[in-house]
Amino acid sequence: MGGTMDGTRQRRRGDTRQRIQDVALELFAEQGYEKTSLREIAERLEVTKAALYYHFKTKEEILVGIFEDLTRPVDDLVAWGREQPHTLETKREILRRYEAALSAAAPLFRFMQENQATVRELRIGDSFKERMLGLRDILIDPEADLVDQVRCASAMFTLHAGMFVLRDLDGDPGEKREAVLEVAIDLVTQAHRGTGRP
Amino acid sequence: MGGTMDGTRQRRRGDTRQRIQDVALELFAEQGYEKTSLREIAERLEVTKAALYYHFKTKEEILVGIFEDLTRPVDDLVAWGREQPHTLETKREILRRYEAALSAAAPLFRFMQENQATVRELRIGDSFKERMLGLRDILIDPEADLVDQVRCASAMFTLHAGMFVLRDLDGDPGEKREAVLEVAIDLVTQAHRGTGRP
Amino acid sequence: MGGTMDGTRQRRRGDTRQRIQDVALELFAEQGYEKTSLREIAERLEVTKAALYYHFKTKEEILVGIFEDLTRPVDDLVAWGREQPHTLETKREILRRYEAALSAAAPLFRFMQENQATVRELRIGDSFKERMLGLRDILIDPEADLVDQVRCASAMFTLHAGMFVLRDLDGDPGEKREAVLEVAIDLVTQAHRGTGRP
Amino acid sequence: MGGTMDGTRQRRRGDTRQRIQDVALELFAEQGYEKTSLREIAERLEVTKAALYYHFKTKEEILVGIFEDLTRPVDDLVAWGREQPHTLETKREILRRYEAALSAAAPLFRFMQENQATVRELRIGDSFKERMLGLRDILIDPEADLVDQVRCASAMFTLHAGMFVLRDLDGDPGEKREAVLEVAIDLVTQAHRGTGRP
DNA sequence: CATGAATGAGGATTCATTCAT
DNA sequence: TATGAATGAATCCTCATTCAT
Repeated sequence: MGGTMDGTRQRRRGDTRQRIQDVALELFAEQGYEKTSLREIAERLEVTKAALYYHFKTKEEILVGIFEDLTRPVDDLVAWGREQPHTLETKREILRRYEAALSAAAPLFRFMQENQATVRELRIGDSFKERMLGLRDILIDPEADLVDQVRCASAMFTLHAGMFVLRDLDGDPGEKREAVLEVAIDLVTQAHRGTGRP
Repeated sequence: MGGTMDGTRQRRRGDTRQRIQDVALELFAEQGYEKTSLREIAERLEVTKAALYYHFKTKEEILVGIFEDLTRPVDDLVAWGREQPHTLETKREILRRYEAALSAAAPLFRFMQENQATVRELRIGDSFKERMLGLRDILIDPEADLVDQVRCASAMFTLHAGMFVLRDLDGDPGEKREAVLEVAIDLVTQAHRGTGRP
Repeated sequence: MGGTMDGTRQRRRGDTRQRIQDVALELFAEQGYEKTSLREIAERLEVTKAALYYHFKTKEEILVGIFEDLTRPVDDLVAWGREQPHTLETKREILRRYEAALSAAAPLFRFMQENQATVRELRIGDSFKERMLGLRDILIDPEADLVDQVRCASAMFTLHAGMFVLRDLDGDPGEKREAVLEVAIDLVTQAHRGTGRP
Repeated sequence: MGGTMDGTRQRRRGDTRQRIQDVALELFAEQGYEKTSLREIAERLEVTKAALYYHFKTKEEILVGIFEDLTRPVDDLVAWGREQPHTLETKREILRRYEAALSAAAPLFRFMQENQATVRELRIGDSFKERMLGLRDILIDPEADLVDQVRCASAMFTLHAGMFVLRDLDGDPGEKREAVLEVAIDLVTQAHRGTGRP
């Protein structure tokens, strides 16, 4: 049952908590939150279900842990954004950084996107919505033309969906990312035309 | 326990199947597919779980039924689109009609969007993906610039997400729909600039 | 697995709910509430655990059901007592009837006595306490001498404990019941001496 | 996290065993034995569950420890009683001393009373029953009238139940204790009338 | 058309206990 | 003296599904 003296066991010491989160995220992203059972997670880690409970109080807490660890960059981004002037360049920079954050934690964000109904009921649902609204408030100017507001929202959707839906489009991943970002930036830029702002 | 002679019961005769689908969709959209139990559906209809099984072979079949009933328009749209020349005007028309189809069956599409992980594992997952790819093939020109391909994809995301995410933006629903459609059409139009096509 | 054509199975139809309560009470009284698992109850009935849940929403509800069925007489007794004048004869009659009620549902009351800590946390705890206080208010005169108040309380304890603790004293059960009742009545009678009341 | 140099931690050294027992008894009495988990005890003491196992071999042993420490007086009482002549005065003295013992270890006896079903299955169940029978043999004369035997038993019930049930009766605790004792002694005294004994 | 009764599989969670350090 | 990490067995409960009536 699992390596004995070859280091496998050794290295497992102390990092079990992390390993649980890794495996859990993998399975959550693959099959969805509800369809992933703690039994499955435990089996893949070659530990017992009870071991999971040593590290996390509930199934939900496992997800919360992952979420908190991985979304800090977005948190910081929102905080940073709030303090910047709402110029076009700020918005572009927001999109660039946001794209980077999404890419860095792609599995989590894929999970969030594909399990919205579930996430909404969970503790993280609110935190997440708040972040989204934070970004929205920075990107969208409430006094702009409605169509331009939609353009900015659309820039976000593009980033979100682009990450995952474009996987089955062929082409170099790096190039695709760049293309997605370009379209998003373009949308925000167009939204700024006509306003007399910088 | 349900009216007797006042018509409530009467009208219920024969349309139970439909009523099941209505309630099911309502709950699926509200709470997600997995978190909605047959018990819940049955209770809300004031029938027994067994009654559901008289009308549908499995829980999944309930969803399949809803899906088939409500996505025929999209099916037809794809079929129609395939026979049209891939001109810009065709694409615009596709977007217009697609937007209309989404609006007409908003709860279902909201459900599909928020339960992607679940839907993927279900029988309807494939049908749905096929339709999506059908639309994509019409909207996206594989020989176009990558950025322009993304623009077309983005037009679809905008339609999808715009439907639901914009609900908490204030403004007249009709106007919002129009704005969303305009942005989508705009994206497709931009994607056509530069190509020497009509 | 249980008789097939000999009537055992037949008779089981329809009375499963009652059979669950019977077996449950038996086990609750024997081993305590917490130490009795639903698995055990189900096994003894040769049904599945899930069958129990068809008839009762929770483990606690099984007990609630038993309790409600079996304590109605005490309920009625309290109601009756409240409308009587607080004379000595009323009190004697209360004790007589209470003793009868306890005997009629001996296993339940034994259970209640031996699982007070558990019962207190359960939904029935309050109902039960209320009944007890109801009886107390009838039996105990708050203006009487403290010692006489204790005498009346003691009459109740005697009835309660007498039922069960005296099981291992030898002698005819009927005679023992009578003796217990006599002591209880005696206590109440003594408590009345000295008061100028009837 | 627990004082460091202020004496709190200091004083804790060495008396952990006692502190475990104190907290355990508190919780056992409050919630019952089964519903009190070692986790809970450990948490309240700000130690780990494993620490409990350093001091006690099992959960049951914690209770055994408490029991042995606190019931020695009753033990002694029984031993003393056995060597006395079975006179009325002896019985009165037994009741007086027993009442004192119960009061001194009220939480434990409250626990025993409210968790009879549990205690019966535990190792201490037998020891306890033995003590009770010891007292009974001293108080009850097997050749006496059945009613008088019940009177003596009732004296014990009164002491037991009086301790706890009378808590919500108002009045000075000291006076209540005296009243309870008086009733108990009275019962035993009455049981002696008619016998030609001293 | 629909129900009442039941099942089998599986869910998350909790517990007392162990043991190397 | 204690802890950190883990286990195995059990818990209550829920679910989709079945079938005789």
